[in-house]
Amino acid sequence: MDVAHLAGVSVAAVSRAFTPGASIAPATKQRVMEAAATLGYQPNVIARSLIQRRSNLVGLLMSGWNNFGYVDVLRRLTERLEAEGYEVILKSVLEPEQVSECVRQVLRYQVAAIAVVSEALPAEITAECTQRGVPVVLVNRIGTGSGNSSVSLDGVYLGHQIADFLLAREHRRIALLQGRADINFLTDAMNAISERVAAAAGCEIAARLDGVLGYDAGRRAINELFQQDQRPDAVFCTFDETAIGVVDGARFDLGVRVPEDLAVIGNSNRASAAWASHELTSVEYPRDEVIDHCIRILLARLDDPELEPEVVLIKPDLVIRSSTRGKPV
Amino acid sequence: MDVAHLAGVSVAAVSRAFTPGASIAPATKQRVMEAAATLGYQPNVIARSLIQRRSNLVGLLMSGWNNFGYVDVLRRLTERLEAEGYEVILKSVLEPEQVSECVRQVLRYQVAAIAVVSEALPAEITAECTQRGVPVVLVNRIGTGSGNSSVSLDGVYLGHQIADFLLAREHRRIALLQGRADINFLTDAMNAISERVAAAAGCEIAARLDGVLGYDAGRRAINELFQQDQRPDAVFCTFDETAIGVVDGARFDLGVRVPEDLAVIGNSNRASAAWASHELTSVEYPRDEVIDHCIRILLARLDDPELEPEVVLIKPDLVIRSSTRGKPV
DNA sequence: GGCAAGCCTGAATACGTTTACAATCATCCT
DNA sequence: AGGATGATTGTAAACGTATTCAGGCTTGCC
Repeated sequence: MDVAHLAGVSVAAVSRAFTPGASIAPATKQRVMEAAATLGYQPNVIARSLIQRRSNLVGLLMSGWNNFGYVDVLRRLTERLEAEGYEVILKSVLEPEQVSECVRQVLRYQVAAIAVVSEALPAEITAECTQRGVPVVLVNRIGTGSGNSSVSLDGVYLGHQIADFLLAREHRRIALLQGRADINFLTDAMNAISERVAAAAGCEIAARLDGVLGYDAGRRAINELFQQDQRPDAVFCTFDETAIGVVDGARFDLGVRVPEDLAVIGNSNRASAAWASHELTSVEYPRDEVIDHCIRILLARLDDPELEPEVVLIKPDLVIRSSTRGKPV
Repeated sequence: MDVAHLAGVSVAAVSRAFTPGASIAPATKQRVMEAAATLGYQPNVIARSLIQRRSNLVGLLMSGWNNFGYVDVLRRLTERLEAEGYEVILKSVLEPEQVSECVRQVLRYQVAAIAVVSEALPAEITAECTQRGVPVVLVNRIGTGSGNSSVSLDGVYLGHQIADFLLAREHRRIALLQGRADINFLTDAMNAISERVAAAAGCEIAARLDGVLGYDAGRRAINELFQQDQRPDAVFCTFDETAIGVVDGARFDLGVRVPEDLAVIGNSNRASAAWASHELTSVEYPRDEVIDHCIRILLARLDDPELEPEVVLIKPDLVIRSSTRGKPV
């Protein structure tokens, strides 16, 4: 190598100069560093990974980009991993069927670990990762029974929180607008709400729709519900944008007052939920906590590959604002 | 290698089996593939990169994550690069001073190209990339004179559009709220507005503030402007969130009507700008066009490293909604 | 049958590191 | 002085793949 030649040392010395804690004389190290600087040399991490049979890369598979404020999750996850000395290989998962192919792709880069946001993993892929000793963590998917670690929210708890909140305020006809059916903790939440509402005297689920995702969809949905005389007096949406669409639909299209005539609850507490124009009651999405668990789970398994999968369920809080009535009646 | 042994062939044959277009008999290829499948073998891209002296990785450096709807830029850029056979190595640039270090980090991975979103590059780093033949493209920074290709918006054009729009509607006291001073095309836009407004009889810039970024900041800013009797009759904000904060501040805190008493214009036309609650006039951020240019510039230079840097300036359109008065008077 | 022309294949080398091992050297102690 | 100790250093062998080269095989043609 040129640097070794210019510094008048062996390649091994160059390697040691760039390896923290290696046995090298300060003077030699400096000579190497100067030679490297004049030649614009950067160590080839690729070659290092090859011989160490493991890279400092972590595969990050993203799906459902626009949900839950995943930008922040992506950003923080990246920053935390960088702080731990890893680099992120980012992949966008377009279709659920592609997730296996994506995992295989990043495995080819000898990634040290894999994080999957908003997708589940087929069993055979989980097996391949396990066999190679590559730890995997799923975010916003529950890994129970799949052999994967996961960090998600407690859907049943969430459902009970919402049902109790609405029932305590004497709402009797509750509509549920779900965005994506494949986010299992949200389905859990929907079911939990349904059960508890059905058990309350005089209360019912006015409607339960799937595939209602985004502002326009929410606005359209509330219009349709009111046209069909299935008028609910409360709506829970699995995404804030949908909920805001519902509020605007009620106010601007139907002349229905929020929260007097219709209570609206969103989910994930995006920044826009706090805006004065909507003051949307929502469910806090504990991004920091989710990320902390992710990092902890991955690092622990990089340290000890034999650890069992860990399933974390976080209990989220309701953030109460004025799109719902103030006090329990 | 195990796979070669199981298939009863040489390692070279395995390599050829996984190299599209290589000279290998169909039967042999199939035997190799079957052996690979049973062993769960994936080719080691790291080793391939080593020998080919170039990886299929592209460094993607992100800054200002929450501005301009960069999520979509990040996502689409990733997807386009994947479609071209590249993988993305993502880095978060926390401070402008870190950008050099980030570039060096990704260079160690022998990246084929680098895209930098929302940061400029110091000259010496540009030189290092050029020397290595690694093409670079800056997004939302103008590369003129720096030796970098770049894709950005035409700030002067943008400024003139806005100034002309407001002046034609007889606004006379215009306030400018800038988020980050380091986005050079926005500074260009601000200057262009100032010039043109100053040149118009009876018109003036009522205020020009920097560091006003986000909903809360916008809401606070409009309150302060009105308290200090620097009342503007029109505000241009460099970010939609800020503009929405201004609208809400005007309506809910000051009782000022939008657009009758105060016209508000945002920038980058996020989804929330279209919501019925605000109907914010904004500047379209041409994401697809920006990304198309990025990809085109990088691919062209991967093909021919000798190409000169190219500076693209896109002229953005105004999206007119009801946070500004309808017709020119 | 003999020959040329292709197609496949394996052996060997290279890619830029890390690391075990051995060798060198200075230092210090007895 | 002589040996032991420890710090530094170089040598050489890996890591898993791509690729050149030469040789073996098949095929088709005269």
